[in-house]
Amino acid sequence: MSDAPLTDRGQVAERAASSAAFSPLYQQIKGLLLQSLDRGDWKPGEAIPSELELAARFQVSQGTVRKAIDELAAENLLLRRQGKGTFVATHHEAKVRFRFLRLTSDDGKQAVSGSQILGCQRVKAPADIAALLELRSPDMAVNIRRLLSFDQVPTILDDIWLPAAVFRGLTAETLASYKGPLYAWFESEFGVSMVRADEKIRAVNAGAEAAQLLQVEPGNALLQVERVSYTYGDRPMEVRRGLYVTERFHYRNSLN
Amino acid sequence: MSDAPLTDRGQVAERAASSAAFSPLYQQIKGLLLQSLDRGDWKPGEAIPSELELAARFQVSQGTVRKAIDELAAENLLLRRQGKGTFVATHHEAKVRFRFLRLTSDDGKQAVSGSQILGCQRVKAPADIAALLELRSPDMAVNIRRLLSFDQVPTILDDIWLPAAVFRGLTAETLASYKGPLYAWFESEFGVSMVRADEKIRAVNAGAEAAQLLQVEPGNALLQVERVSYTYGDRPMEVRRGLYVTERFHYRNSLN
DNA sequence: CAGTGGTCTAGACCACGTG
DNA sequence: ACGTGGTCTAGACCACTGC
Repeated sequence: MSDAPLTDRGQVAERAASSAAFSPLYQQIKGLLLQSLDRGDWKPGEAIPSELELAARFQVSQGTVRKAIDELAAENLLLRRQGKGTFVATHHEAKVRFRFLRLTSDDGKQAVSGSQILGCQRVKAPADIAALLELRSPDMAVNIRRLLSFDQVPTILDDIWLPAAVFRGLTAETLASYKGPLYAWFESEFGVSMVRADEKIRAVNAGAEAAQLLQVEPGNALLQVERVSYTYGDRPMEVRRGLYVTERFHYRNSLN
Repeated sequence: MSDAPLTDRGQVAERAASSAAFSPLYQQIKGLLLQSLDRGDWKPGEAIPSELELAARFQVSQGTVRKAIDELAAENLLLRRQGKGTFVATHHEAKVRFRFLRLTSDDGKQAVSGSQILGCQRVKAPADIAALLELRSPDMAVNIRRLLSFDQVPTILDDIWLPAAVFRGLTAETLASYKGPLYAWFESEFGVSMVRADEKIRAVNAGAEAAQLLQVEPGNALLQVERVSYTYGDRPMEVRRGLYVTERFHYRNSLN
């Protein structure tokens, strides 16, 4: 079977080694690559095997592998670099950060100047959080509250929920000792790669506590962003509720 | 030159008929297709010539045309339909609307129930609007104000600015007589296809006038969305400032 | 049935990065 | 010089649409 002439192979399916569904060959290859990414065969930042090697491994042409990789690159799971290879996307890069941090200074230039941890504890997941994280009701969750400042000005108040079963060893101490983007930390410390997120945005009036922490008047309009982040395979791994001060900052978006 | 054997053609450039820069052949083809779209050679909703015909016309292989079309389809300028052909994207479709209307009911189901025109006049473009529309300061602009309702509830207050030179014949009357999405009307009536938009989002407290029109308390938090929409060639064609009531609706976004 | 886009292959050559 | 991804071609066949 696997030695049949290539030109009149007739049906496409069942060439690739393992499982995978029907559909185009390159989709099956894409599925296999996704499995490898999910399993951690190749770590974030590392190069995956070359197109020719993958083609040999899967017994398909380079063009077919190429199309599979093209799609994964378009989804920002892989990163192609001509002459060097194809790499697993990582949050340990400036570029990637701005895909997930959409709040921008009105005058263009800024950077996070500080992150203050307000709290970090393991609690039984509330019903709404459990539903979003696809947990069973009695499961535990890690709840982090923090305050981000831009140019020393408190700007983002985050309330973050994570499945405790996955984020073992996450404590206030280990968290406080880490500097840099949370998602980069999740990646290297817990093997969780955030790949995609959905956000729901509203405007709300600041309550007493938020107003105090963000140093605005109670009742001031704040941007509320509820985010659910997903790893490979669309598995939700984080729920984040943020309150943004949008006096000198705005949430930028592009509609294509 | 144009009859040289294809296999050792050596350099890529200068094969396609007219101008276009260097770079890959398929990028040049893409440029030519964009010109045709911009010129209106093919109208929104119409089919463009088949891949084979375009390949013959440009003296390249079908694969090269294919790659050019792939990119245009990825940018939502073209729409491929297997077995039928490739079509110019149009706002006269349900799908496309939701690319630009990101406000969604919390319970998923809703539709615009009404659009009330509050004003429509030609005025000298204010400096900030002129800058965004890339007009010279003395140029005229059309200013439309309208109120959109969802399920009979006033929800969006829009302040829209258009370059008057392009939107000739746009009056309160012609505007009022049209039902349906504005962008669909712009397309068929003024030959302006909106292809892309950038948005800046903030939370603001409702002023007296907005509060009255949107039937909320003054000071209530509203979502403010400032949008600049572009046609082919990244030419800005609309500035829109919207105030959204986000009590039972939210702005949805996906981060990839 | 003919025509369209969709998939797959094989092979040549280019452009880039590194040793 | 070599290996990587990037471009281009040519040709076969599949899948869908509509006459």
